[in-house]
Amino acid sequence: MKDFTAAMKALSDQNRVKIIKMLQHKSMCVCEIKAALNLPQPSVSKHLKILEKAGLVSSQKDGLWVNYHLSDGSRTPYAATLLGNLRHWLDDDPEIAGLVEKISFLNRKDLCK
Amino acid sequence: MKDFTAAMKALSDQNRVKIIKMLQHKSMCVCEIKAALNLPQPSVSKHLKILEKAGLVSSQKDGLWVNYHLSDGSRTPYAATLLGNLRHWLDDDPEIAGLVEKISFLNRKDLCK
DNA sequence: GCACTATATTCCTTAAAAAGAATATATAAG
DNA sequence: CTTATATATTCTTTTTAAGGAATATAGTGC
Repeated sequence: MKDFTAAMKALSDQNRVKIIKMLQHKSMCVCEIKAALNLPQPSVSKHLKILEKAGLVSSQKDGLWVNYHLSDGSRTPYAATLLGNLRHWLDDDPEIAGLVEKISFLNRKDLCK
Repeated sequence: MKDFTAAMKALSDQNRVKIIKMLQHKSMCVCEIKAALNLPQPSVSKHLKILEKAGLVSSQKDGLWVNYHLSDGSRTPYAATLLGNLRHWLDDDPEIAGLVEKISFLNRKDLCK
């Protein structure tokens, strides 16, 4: 039950949903997400931690960067199914569509000074 | 987006999830839910309102009682899909299983004095 | 070693949700 | 019309989550 409600709570925040939708297109480091959402870096880290605990995203260190990507869903069946549903959901949401367009132009080398 | 996060938030509370799982077995009035969950009546009404706004449950007046039942999902696709998923999810959760057993013995006539 | 950068964590403040008590509405029965 | 019952609503308090600033950790390059 806790696994289920944790997944639901993780996805009840718009910024976290946006992160999931962006990660569907490419894995991103914290500073890319920060740039895309215009949020302070600590906020992004905290949102990512909540998503990670819910089994929705995973991370991989690459030197100084930490790349976040969608989880394979092996942690909980809820996360797996929700990630599946979110593949098509919200694609035509204007805010989401705008973000997806935006991140295609983002370049990590320009973001991280 | 708001529809989606509202549905998620509605299901991020354990009591509300319990209500959904009980309503899978029979439609219930407020005082039955109150008895099953051992919650004060205003809390139950408020939880039900949140579930209703999220498109997860609907209500029907029957004299003095208000019967709540699972929504048909026509309000939002998110509610419809989540209700579908929840059909099998959490069935083996001990707390849920206990509740389902409990409500089979509940009788409205004994509850509402 | 030192300086620099990306990310994480902590602490504090603010906003939002839940719990609780009291009251209001509405329907039924006498 | 009064009483009683089921549910809803309001208001207040408490808890929980989010935002923000500052700091800590951990790599990288010199």
